[in-house]
Amino acid sequence: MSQVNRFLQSEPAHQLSLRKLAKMVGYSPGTLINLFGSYSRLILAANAQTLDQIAQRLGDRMEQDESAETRLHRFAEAYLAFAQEHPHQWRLLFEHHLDEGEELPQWQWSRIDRLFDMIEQCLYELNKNSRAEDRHEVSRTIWASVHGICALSIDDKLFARTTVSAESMISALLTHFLSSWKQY
Amino acid sequence: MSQVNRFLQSEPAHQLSLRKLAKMVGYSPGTLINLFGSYSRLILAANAQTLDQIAQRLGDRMEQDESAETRLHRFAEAYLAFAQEHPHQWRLLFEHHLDEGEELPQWQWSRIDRLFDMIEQCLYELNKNSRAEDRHEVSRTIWASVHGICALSIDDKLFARTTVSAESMISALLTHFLSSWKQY
DNA sequence: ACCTGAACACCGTTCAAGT
DNA sequence: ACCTGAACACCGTTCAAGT
Repeated sequence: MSQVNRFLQSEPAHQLSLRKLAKMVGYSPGTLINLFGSYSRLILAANAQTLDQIAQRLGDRMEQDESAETRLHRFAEAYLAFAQEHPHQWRLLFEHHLDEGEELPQWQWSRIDRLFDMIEQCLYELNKNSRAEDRHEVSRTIWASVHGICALSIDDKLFARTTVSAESMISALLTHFLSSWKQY
Repeated sequence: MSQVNRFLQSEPAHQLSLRKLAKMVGYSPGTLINLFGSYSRLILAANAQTLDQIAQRLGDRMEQDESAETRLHRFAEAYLAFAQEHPHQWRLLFEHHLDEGEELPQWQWSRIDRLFDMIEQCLYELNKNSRAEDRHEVSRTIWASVHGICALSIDDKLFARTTVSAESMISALLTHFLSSWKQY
């Protein structure tokens, strides 16, 4: 449902509702539930689109023939830029928890895997002696860290006395972490 | 409202409602709004308690006469442990966004400042040549990174093929980052 | 001053009934 | 097969009325 993300360009996620969406699309609320199964799965479909948008932006930054380390920096910068440009849309991607029994669709998994593969490839170039399992874990560590900085930054929950820029925090994080990690 | 956090020990935040709370406390819904101003500010009061709980746990880990670096590790471990033990309560602390005009109460700010001061003190011991503004930014960078790992870990959104432990991710993050940062 | 309870304008979901 | 619309069981908030 692209209407979801269109809505989130101007309004926060907690203003979103099935009934507003139904009105926007010209359907009755019940029909949307028939089509998607539940409101939660409708949101999941919107989040799949968001993931595609992010993946495309990150993919764009990976083509240049730059060093592995600056490619990781570009990666994180692109991730932050998306979060800053579409905060409501980006937040929904992580605030939405699937109900108890539900599983992430497999095609969604493979899409995410492809993103981590790009990070792990950079890590390999940085340290060819590293073990694959290490790169697997380190890619998650780096991404979760960058994610945390993005999340708290756009929510303005860094509690800084002076305004600190998320860009420089991410840059410092990557520089220091990698400078130690790449030599074992 | 301590009843909020009691509720969150067993039930997720999206099951929480003003009306359920009112029933639990034996008040009418309207009365709770009269007392707190709005449902949002009632949540804010509960989050203040959560912050106190976290602050106390972190404070406990800071008394021992260990090295600055291991104190930072203990700090992060305690933060993670709280998130794992009280996931719903911990999530509410960050998923709750105050409405447009509202500001964080000043006493809440000062409490958070005290926590960051402890981190900045460790950073000072690690690198006495560092500038205070650097330590200010680095403390936020470290905390946001650790936070990101905790958040994605308890939401099971690390997308790891094998189960990776948040403990080891945080440990690796701190070790590598600090080993580079402490020598400028 | 403190609290209630009905009313208001919303929710997501279900389901008999229409085409 | 696809969709509606009323009904259901909820929301947070307001406010006249009670003590």
